[in-house]
Amino acid sequence: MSKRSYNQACSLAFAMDLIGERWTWLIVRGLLTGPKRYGELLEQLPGIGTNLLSDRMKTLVEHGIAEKSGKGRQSAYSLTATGEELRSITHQLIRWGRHFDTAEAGRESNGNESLMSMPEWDMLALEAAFVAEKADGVQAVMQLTLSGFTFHLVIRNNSCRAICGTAVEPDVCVTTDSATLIDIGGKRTSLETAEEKVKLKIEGDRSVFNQLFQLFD
Amino acid sequence: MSKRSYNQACSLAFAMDLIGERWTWLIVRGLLTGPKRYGELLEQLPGIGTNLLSDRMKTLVEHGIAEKSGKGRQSAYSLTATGEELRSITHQLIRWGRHFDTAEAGRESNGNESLMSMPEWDMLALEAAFVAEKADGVQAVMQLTLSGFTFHLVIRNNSCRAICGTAVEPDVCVTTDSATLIDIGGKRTSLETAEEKVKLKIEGDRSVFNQLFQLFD
DNA sequence: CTGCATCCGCCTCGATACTG
DNA sequence: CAGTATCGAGGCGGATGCAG
Repeated sequence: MSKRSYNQACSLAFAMDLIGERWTWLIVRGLLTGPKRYGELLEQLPGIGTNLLSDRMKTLVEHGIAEKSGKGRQSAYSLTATGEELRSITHQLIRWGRHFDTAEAGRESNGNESLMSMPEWDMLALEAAFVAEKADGVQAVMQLTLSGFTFHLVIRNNSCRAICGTAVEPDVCVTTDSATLIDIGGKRTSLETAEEKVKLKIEGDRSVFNQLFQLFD
Repeated sequence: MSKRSYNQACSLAFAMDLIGERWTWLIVRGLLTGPKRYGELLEQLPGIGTNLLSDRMKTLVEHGIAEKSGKGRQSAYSLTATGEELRSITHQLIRWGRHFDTAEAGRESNGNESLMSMPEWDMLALEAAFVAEKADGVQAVMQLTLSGFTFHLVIRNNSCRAICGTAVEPDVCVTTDSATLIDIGGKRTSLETAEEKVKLKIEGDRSVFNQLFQLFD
């Protein structure tokens, strides 16, 4: 009954009252890659209770962070303008979180761990890794297929936006998997090595790819 | 024994595993205004259990976000470089949280609520409200005293940093209280009205104050 | 079949008491 | 002052049930 609140006259406390609860920011992560149905959100949140997701969605809608599009069977949740404002903050938090993924990857290689992984999370990781300052005048569309999941990056006006599904006219298409992408991003594998091992395939304008590749870190 | 983790190969999940737990980001908020002793942190976190603060500090230290300076009686916690990286993110989150403080203020005016308030939180709120783009060439120090608590803002190089204690050579000194400051920031009270009601006092270079006042929103 | 509501065991949290 | 120990209450996680 009683929502647990910090009860502090502080904007940070207000923010944490809403998105600081367990799972909530990861729900927002799901919505940042496009509108999602209830069940689709569940898939991205292994371990969450169905009642908890329901509760969280209620408070997100109630506070104008998310909204329901359809009414009946085809209903889906999407972010409001206020919710969308969390995108850049989330990008920075993802960049900050990278301080720790090497440690976690180490834990993983210790063999005691099987972290779940989803291509949609890489969409946001790529948005976060995009360095806007390097992209002056660059305008291109790159389509990615990770472990069978396809999306594309739209790069223009010094911004990068990842969108689910295939692109209409991609300049270049890349096929690989999450692990390889992360290894390349973490400089543990070179692009060339990945291609040799047939872990990564590039189709389309290769020069565009090389240019775009430089825009991420 | 078992830390509750999302167990996801996602940098956002890594971040939330660390600072997404209850109270943790507010602990960081405390450290963002300077090193703090254990008891000082407790004061800023009404309702937290002492064991919980202890646990949180352990994980923050363990993951290189905070560190202990002294050993015995005079020990204090401060942020590491990794922890300090949360400053700008926290600023943005504070700005985002302002979407909701009007609603909460409304709840407050409904009379059913007494939100706790601390001047140190206003320090960060001011840092967050600072608009770097407006501050080209501005270099000044403004000392604030809110309800008896004194700190000062150092503005230079398009940045604003709030520091506890009195300033050495402040250009202007302001004396007021949190509520008045927030009302002025929220445009509910004008500067002139506040001065007339003797809720706010300005000493020193008034033109500097007027200039600096424009840098915040 | 999707979108939840209900129920229950468990673990975290919050408060108090206690120790170096 | 800086934590540790303990314990009741409640949010969380998982399974199940039900309605549109």
